[in-house]
Amino acid sequence: MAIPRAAKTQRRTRIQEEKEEQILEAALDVFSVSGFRGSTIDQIAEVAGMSKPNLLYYFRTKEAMHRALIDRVLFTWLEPLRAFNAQGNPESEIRGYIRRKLEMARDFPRESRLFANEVLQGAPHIEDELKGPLKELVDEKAAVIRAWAKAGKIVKCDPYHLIFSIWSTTQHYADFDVQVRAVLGQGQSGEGRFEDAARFLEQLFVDGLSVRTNQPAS
Amino acid sequence: MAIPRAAKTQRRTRIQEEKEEQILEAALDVFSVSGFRGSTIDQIAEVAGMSKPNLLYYFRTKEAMHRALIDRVLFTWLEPLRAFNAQGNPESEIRGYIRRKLEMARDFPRESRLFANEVLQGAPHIEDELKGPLKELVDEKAAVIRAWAKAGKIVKCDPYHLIFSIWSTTQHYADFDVQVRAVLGQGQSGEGRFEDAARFLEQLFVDGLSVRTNQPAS
DNA sequence: GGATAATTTGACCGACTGGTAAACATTACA
DNA sequence: TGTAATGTTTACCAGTCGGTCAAATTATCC
Repeated sequence: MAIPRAAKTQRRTRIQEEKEEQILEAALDVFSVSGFRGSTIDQIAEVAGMSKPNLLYYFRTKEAMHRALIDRVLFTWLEPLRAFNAQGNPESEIRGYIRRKLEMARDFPRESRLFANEVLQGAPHIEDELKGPLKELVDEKAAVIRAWAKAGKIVKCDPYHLIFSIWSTTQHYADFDVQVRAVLGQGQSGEGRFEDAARFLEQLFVDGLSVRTNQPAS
Repeated sequence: MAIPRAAKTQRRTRIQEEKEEQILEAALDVFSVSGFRGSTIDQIAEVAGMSKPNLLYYFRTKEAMHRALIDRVLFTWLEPLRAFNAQGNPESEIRGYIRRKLEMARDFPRESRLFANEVLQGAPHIEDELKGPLKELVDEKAAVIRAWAKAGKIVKCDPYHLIFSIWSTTQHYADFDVQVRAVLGQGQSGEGRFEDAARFLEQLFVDGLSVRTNQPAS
């Protein structure tokens, strides 16, 4: 008799490892495009190349699949913000943060859209994560930024809205990819747009945040 | 015998006017939260306070409802960009654009989310609008910005990515509202966050785009 | 190789989906 | 006021939804 995966005390078998991986990969494909409500187990099963009951053997409900996916992706997703270093130089820290976030938008667009879909639809499944771990991390980094501003290393500004603006500008290239491509047209459709975006955003934020003092004329 | 609305040649009756309005209002509520696939006619019918077949009397399919909604909202949504004036002063034009976009995010968050959902899910219903009217409008305004840069009125930068960054930062407050609230916490949950955002964003973009020359020390 | 546990699937269920048919109710207008 | 057009609803349909079940198949270990 089959043992539902939650009940077992022993280690996961090789097959379990592989299949769960396969399923979550397919689930990411589907959920990231259609959101939770708009996705069906059948779609995921087809992408995963296995039967629906087989999926439900590894994850008892659609919700469990979604949950597992969110849990797995959330930690990685916050990595760039976590790497934000209080001891570092403000300009290079902000530059680095923008660059890392843009790289993630380029390399993991599905993950970005998964969260975007979820938050857009009212975050019914991740409210706790937003109000808990996420808020704490942002509070911590906001304090760092505020200290920099107080020390005159960057211009005085609201650190929360600064973080929001870095999130939104960078994730835009993953979440609104179709729109970006449509507006840029065929020519700029290669990966070059990420380099252009990086150049623009680094300039915007560095110049926009540096303290204005006597500078050589441009 | 009932005449499906598309077939009639005469003017719309008062009832048609009212009911279609009512339905689109409800449809906006539902589509903006769950996207096209995730929304059901039953949900819309319940919000609209009428029976499902009654909705289908006015709009023959779910798709027609969505289409009508998009068409109605798109024009309004592009208004701020259209108002962008080549003859104006660059700083005040950019400031004004940010302010207007933020006001729309505050006053019409459902409209913003409707588009966000649609684009996020690959824009299957509005691809033509993106590649056509939207691209043309952006191209036109990008040329204006490029001319400003060439004339030394603002710093040299990629006008497309500038527009993207204004879109993303402002719409963020509508589309990711739950997340913004969660991170800001209870205290900042009032409408004050829009004023804070406006202050931050205007500062960021104005300072980030102004040409660096000798300035008084801060 | 055989017993046992783990994995996979086809058939199925009740609820819901987008949409239809036709009867019924209401309105506009002569 | 009558009647034809317009508007509304109940009952329904075929297909899909998330999920179950039991039987069949495969891997594991002695």
